[in-house]
Amino acid sequence: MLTGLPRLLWGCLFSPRPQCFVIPTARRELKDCDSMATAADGCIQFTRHAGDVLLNFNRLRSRNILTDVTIQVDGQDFHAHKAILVACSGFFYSVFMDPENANLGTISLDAKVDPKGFSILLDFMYTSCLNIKDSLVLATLNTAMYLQMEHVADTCHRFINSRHQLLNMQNEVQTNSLHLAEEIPALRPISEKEFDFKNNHISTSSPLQECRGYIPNVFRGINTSGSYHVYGDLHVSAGKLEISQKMNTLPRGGALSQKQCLQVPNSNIAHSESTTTISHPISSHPTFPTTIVRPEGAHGSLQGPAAPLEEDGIQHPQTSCLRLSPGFSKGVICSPQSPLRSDCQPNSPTESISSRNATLSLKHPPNHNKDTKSRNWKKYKFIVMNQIPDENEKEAQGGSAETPAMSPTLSPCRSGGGGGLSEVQVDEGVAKHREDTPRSQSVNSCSNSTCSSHCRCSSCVCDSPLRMEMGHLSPDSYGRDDTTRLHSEHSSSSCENSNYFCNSCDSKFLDEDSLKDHMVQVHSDKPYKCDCCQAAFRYKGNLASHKTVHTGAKPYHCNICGAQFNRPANLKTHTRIHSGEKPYKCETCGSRFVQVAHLRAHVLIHTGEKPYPCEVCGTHFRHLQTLKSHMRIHTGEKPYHCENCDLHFRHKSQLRLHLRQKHGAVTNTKAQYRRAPSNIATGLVNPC
DNA sequence: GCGTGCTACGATTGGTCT
DNA sequence: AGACCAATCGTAGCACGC
Repeated sequence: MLTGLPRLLWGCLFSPRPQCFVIPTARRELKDCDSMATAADGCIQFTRHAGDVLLNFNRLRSRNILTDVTIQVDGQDFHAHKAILVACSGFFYSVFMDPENANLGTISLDAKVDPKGFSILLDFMYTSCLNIKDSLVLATLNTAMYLQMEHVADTCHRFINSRHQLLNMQNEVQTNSLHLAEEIPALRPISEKEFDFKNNHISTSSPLQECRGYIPNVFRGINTSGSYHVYGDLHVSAGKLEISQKMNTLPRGGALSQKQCLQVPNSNIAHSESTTTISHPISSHPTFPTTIVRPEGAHGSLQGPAAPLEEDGIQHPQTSCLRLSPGFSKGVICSPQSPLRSDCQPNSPTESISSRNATLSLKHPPNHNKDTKSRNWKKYKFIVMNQIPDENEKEAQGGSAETPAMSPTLSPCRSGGGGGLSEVQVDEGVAKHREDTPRSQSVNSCSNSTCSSHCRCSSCVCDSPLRMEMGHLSPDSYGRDDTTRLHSEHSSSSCENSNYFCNSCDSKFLDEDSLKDHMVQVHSDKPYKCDCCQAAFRYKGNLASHKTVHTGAKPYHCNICGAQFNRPANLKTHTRIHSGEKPYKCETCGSRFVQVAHLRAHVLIHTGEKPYPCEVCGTHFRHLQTLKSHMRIHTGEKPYHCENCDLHFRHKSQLRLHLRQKHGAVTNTKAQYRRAPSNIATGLVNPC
């Protein structure tokens, strides 16, 4: 409750703007001049509340009010609110969430952290606007990596790619190249060899890819087998260091060598009397330490200049944006994934991959089955956590160049595709050049050396379905129909009915299916085929395992319940039912599970993710089975039939309930199943 | 070549909410 | 009653180490 002077001061300070709100029951959206509200059941939604809160925080910061921590960077003091830092940075999250550091008033970052880069990021935290400057973009990038703000790092990387591609394109058209190069000194030194034209990134040292090399794709909240997986290795190659030095835009040599980042001492926290040095989870190497100055008497330092702010020190965080330095026609562009998935919006602290990683690296030694499981988690994250990545996100992830290959306008070989250029508004002249460039020209300019399985037709180039057959693309990575259509159109016009070619033996085929059959039969990398079902396997052992399923042999028996299994691994999993062993623990709620897949499904509850959308009505579901069941609403299917009263039900649980309530049926329970699954499976009476 | 672990997926079940 | 949620269990493809 604010009364009197404090209330007046509050009003003077914040000048709250009128909010729009929504009354869900009325199902009517009210909007003011610049905001849009969406209805949310059960609440009145103030659409600008979040932005205004951040604005107010920024005003507080500009006046040094209620700031509770001072970050010292190369002699400069930056005052901030821990809550903001924690909410935006995995690094600060890891620091302040440690109870030992909760009361820290001053943190001194390593001297190699560029204060200008930090200032930019601090401003971003408070404004949602990232002020990228050519001369500071690498400093910003490295600082973002240091602070574990990978979304910002990605954005910086795209910015770099965009600028470099802009430069290249301008060189191609030989217009204004010198002028642009002068404006982009940071990019000029990159040679063409260093730049991957296919993916439009710096091939040898892409910051994004390097970042993704170290960014742990651990699914938060998961603790498998009681062990932690630490991926705190900053992976900035020596090549990038070299480039950075060439660019001369990393004045403090913030880039890290690959060797420096891999091994972290077991003891990541070393306490001294007055200072605590915490090995940064990313930059855990001697040259990039973080020194935390523990409070000595006074809590925090309030002297020193506040971080520079625009106009009254305030920049309203209403929209996530990039503020670009000269060289782009538009000073402010929307973040590539704005507004639905802004690059400038971090994960929540608890969701932050890097913060999670940071916490782990602070507390646990790093060597825990790192490679294998990290790959697995990455794979999982890609599949589950990014079920429907938007195009921008796909492109931003480097390998995305595969996807647009199926579209004439999105070919990775096109000039201007695949990288950041398509995501930002570039100079009109350059854009026009891109538009005017004939597709054939841009396609044929493909210099992708990895595209070895091109269709022999020169016009197909990267768009050949052969790429899929040879493993360049999986069928799931793009629309197969589009591919077929594209090639068919092309074939009719340019290939003189040449149909489909086998890149290995020059055989010709009339259609894609024939070619596929040929590839599987003749050139398959899975030479071991099942005699019964023609299933192909790469390894002979897997074929043998497969054959045990058509034989039906289940030689592995559970000693407790008699259940039979076809392989020992499955029996081992089964025995956990009896032993009660549940090695996979949810770190959020403590629930434990027998299989890690169960844990993954469970964790979705905490993340709120519902990766299975209904294509008909758009409803999202957390479990595939739920989606399938839901689809029956649209199909009208009611497959479960009560033979007693001729009623049909859409869900089996409904039928079971009906049978119990109306017909007195007794169904097996989980408890019974736990005692004797084999008996239930065979219909025998449970001896228990 | 074999054994093993990891993983995705399907099926099932009981429960809750509207 | 209908719809959905979450947990549980089994199956089998895949990849890798020995």
